[in-house]
Amino acid sequence: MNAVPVVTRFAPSPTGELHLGNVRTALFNLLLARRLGGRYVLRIEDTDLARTTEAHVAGLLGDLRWLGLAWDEGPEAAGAHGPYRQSQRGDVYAPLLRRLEEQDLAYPCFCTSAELELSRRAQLAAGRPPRYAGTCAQLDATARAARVAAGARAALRFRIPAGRTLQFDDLVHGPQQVDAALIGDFVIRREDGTPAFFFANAVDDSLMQVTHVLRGEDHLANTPRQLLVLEALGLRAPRYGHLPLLTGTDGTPLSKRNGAQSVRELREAGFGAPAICNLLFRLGHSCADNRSLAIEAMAARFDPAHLQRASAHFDPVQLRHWQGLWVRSLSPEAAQDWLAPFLPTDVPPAQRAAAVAALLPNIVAAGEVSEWLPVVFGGELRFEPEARAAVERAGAGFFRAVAAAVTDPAELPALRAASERKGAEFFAPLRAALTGRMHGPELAPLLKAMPPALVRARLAAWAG
RNA sequence: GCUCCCUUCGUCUAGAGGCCCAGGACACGGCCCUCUCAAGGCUGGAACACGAGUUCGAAUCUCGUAGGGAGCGCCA
Repeated sequence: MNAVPVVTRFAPSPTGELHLGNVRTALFNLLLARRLGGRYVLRIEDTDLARTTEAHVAGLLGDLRWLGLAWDEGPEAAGAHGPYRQSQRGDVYAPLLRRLEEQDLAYPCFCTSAELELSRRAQLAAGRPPRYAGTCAQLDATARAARVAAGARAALRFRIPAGRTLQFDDLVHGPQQVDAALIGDFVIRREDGTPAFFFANAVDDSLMQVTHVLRGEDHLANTPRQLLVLEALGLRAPRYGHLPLLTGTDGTPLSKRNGAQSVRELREAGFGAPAICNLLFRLGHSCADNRSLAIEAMAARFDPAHLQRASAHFDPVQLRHWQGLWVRSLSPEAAQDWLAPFLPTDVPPAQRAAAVAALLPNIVAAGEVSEWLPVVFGGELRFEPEARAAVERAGAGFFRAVAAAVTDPAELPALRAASERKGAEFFAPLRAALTGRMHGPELAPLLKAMPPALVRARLAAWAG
């Protein structure tokens, strides 16, 4: 029935580090493409020359790849509709802009930002929407020529047609209707010649054959502008779906203040890409399956009908949950790779493996291993008061008896039996002496990971 | 100010007129398991923003109120 192949896209602006809100948008577009058997395009919207940096572009691509959200078409994966960076698409935009101007569907605007700001303030003060006043809308050719001759530079403004009502069917919000009279003429080419968002974004989607766009709800009210631009150019518009915004735990937009971290920060803290994606998959989208899912499994369960309309709180506690599921699913080898950056480098492989095996069940974020490093590899133990008390209660005799044989964890049960102590009475002081704490990983694997000399020294310290 | 969007347990959500005195997950409490913690199993408390209407019947439809958010940029 629908012969047009599905194409979705993610079109970030490389003006900062990748944040969770953007990641979710990318994820959903990728999932939608996979679900519908289509392609997923990445386009870099770097028209804001001042704020775009190459470091941000590189970071963006790296973060997306690390997350497992690779694109079918885009930078470093060229397809038929490139280039995929708006800064390189000037030749694509120029004729379209010229056409709009020639047909008087757009006009040069000589207003300065100071004038515009003044006008905006005046309208706001008068209790009216701050729209472009139309100062340059009726300038004739002579007047324009005079301004240009006088050295004035112009932006290009799109002329809103009179008496239009725009209708579109939003993928998540359903039918929408907007009176075009409510929209002011807007800039489609800046004074410096770069294309503005409403224009470039809409045009590129169409030119790149994008059929479905999932994007932030902040774009909902502006969608009619893009529809108008595409209509004027005779280009086909994609279907838009506006995702509810992601907020922090306090309900305000995600920011450093409410615990939002960039992808880079999360990665460096040892969070896994699957944990991040699984959480995001359920923020604004419902899924009956509570297991940690791979991208393909998410795609199979992704359904635009299950998209939420209300904004969602990002909760670090829930991130920990998905992280825990992921960590527990790790193979021994994968766990070692994951923890490697957080472990000392000068440790024999066998001991490393033993340490990871012992600590893994008690670790959620990778950074948490650091507090166990002194325990396992040697170093000053910080005794909890309770642990000290437990050790002292057990007495020197206990440690003398136990010191001889503990190097072989397999003998722990026999030793315990010989000590004629109940489980807790035997293990608690042992654990306390070895780790300085009352809680932690199981003792047998812990002992396997600790150098025998370290074990002996820690027990001997209490043997009198 | 104007326009638009939104509103189910603390949080993420199920729910598209009777299946719901509202189900699941996270978090929290209890119990079990267990050398402790974690994990796991069982279990408990916890929500339809408010008010009118429509209907035999409303979390679900309509209107209004309140609250939250977004847009109105030569940012994207």
